[in-house]
Amino acid sequence: MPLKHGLLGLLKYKSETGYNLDKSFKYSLGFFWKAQTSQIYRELNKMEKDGWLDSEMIIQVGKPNKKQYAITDAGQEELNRWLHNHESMEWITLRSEFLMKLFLSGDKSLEENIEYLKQYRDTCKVLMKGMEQAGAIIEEQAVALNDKESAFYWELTADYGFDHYTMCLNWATKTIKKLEDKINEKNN
Amino acid sequence: MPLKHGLLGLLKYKSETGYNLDKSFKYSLGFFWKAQTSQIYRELNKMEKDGWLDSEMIIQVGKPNKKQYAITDAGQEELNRWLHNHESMEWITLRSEFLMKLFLSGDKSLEENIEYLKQYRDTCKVLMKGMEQAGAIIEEQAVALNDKESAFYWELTADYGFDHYTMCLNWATKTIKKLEDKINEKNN
DNA sequence: TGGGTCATGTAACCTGTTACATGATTAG
DNA sequence: CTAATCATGTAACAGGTTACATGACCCA
Repeated sequence: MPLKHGLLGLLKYKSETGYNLDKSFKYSLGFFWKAQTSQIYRELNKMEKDGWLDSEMIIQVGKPNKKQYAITDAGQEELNRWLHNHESMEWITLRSEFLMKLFLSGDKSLEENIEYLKQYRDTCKVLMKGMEQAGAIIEEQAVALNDKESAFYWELTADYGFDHYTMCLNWATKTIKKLEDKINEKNN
Repeated sequence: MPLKHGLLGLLKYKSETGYNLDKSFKYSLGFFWKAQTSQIYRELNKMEKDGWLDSEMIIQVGKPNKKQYAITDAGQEELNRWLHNHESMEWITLRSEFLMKLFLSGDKSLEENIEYLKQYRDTCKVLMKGMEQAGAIIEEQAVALNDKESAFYWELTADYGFDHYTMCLNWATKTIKKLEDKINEKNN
């Protein structure tokens, strides 16, 4: 259950409200694990019931009250257990509706498939550019939280993201060429 | 709901039983979408209720009876709708427990993280080798089903798989070097 | 006066995972 | 005799998605 452990990981740095956790999550772990706001609230609830978190109500004036979560000893233990024990399935990451559709696209026209791949390629380009800028954001955070050691690992994951989208872009480019060649063959 | 559409896609080639669909799925679409056997049976049930499939009981002697599914016109329509309409989220494929763990590994020793990355690297190597052989299997299937046009797209997805695992392998190799350099720096 | 931010969620539904159950046939 | 293959699932639970609800404050 990686979402829970991701939240534990964030709470280890600093106690936080669900609202803020949701935002931090989206700008950090969210790059390789998506979660809805409502799901985060639900998981926090469950984790408190299971004794991984404590919460404290903070009364505010002029603003809605907020509920701040802190990690407990049991939560720390659980986080460490997860960090140090690896299960066989966590490596396998390929899960793609895009590839599934392409696999089943033999009946579509070459032109339509080229269009599809071009959309994919453009999306990859945007995501790759985003990853290029991740380095600067990580630097900022490293200074703000004064944790250079962690930031080193954040950068490694950002590198992965960059390499990933670069690979996708290259694959898409060469694949589009293959389809275009097929059209040319037909016309000659 | 890509699993349903994947099953529709397989049933378009040939009517099949849940048992056989489960096996075909695991050797084709399963490379980029995992599904449990029990889930496949459940989805087939739902799809029949929704009118996307018809089923026929085939009585056998000496073997359990089997239930053969065939795609209906409504199912065909739904498959085409899915194939031709693209939604923004289907591109974003990155979802990785491995990266999440690495992101949160700042408190672990360099040695332990190197060990973790080496395990990852070795897994990637195995999966990459598997993708190299996919070409031959696809060729076989293309002949068996006499559908060269579809096989072309199957190969494109296998190429993606190969490129993906190659990229992961390269990233892991360079990342392990980075960590090893860090250890050497400390010792000097 | 309308939209954004702050801050919380609930309810319903869909999808994915795990564990279990049955029972015959066939190959080693 | 044992394990694999054939062939079907159910039940319970966990995790993910979508839609909806509330209400004040601040800025343009």
